[in-house]
Amino acid sequence: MGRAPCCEKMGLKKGPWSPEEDRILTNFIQNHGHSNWRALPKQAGLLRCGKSCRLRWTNYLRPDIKRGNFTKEEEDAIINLHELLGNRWSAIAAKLPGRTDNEIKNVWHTHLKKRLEKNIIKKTTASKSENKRKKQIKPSNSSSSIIIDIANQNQVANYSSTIFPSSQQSSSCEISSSLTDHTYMTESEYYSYTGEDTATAPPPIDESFWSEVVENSMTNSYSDSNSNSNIYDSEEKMEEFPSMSMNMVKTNSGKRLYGQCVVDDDMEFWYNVFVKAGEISELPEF
DNA sequence: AATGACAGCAACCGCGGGTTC
DNA sequence: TGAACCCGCGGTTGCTGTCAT
Repeated sequence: MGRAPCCEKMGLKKGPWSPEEDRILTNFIQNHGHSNWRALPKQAGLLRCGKSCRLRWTNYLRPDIKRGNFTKEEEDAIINLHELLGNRWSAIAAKLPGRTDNEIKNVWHTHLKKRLEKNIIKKTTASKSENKRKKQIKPSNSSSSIIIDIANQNQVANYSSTIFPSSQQSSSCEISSSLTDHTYMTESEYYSYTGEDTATAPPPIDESFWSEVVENSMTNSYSDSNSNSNIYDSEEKMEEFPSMSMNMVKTNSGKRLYGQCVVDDDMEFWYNVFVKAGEISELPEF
């Protein structure tokens, strides 16, 4: 079926709105509402198409629109929501009172995307240099796949959602910043480090143990919003950042852990994250 | 002072989903 | 049932202001 043009091309004004047009549109909507955008410009006496009127109203003239620069909190929220929702600007805008989808989209493209890209480059560089350092201390004959976080084994309990971080937290997508804070050792290196003899020391811990610990910690600690851990959402990104994949563990339930990153295969996981975080009372449908 | 590059933002465009008839 | 219509969304464009040369 052919689509009717959104407006008659002839005789309708385009481009920036004049103050007089703004005044007419505002007055009309305040007096009559906007039940029918298509008919509105004709009724209001505007030489604009309905679409243009709707856009002008929703993005600029609406009285509840918040003007001015975005706060740090708002920017963080956008980043985190974008991580979850992708380019669903209207859904993101719905979580930020007074901000429009168009405004958020613009801010994303002009500020936040660049900021994240910078952070990614910074963190990738940091990870690479750290990996280089680790390679130098790692025995060449080590073949164990066990990864032990000796810097802070309790740290695994601090996995948390970055979706709604505290206002002090820097922007997300700081790819596994914890990589620089932890030393991962092989089984033999661990015994060497602790001074324990492999003969007297407790038997090596099964790989699944760590997976389960981390997995349980994940499900128990999403409400903790002070961690710098990160959640990555695709294996392509892991290919993009190979330094992260060295710490990958696949859990029994199919969750993939990258250092302190966790990736899940289904949306139920994300739903649980937000429900447990208690930050979103309702989620948009996917 | 002139001008080119770049950033920011308002507005446009096309598409798809939902509703009505 | 499907055509016609309307609305909202997301990608893109282009104008304007600012900064660097």
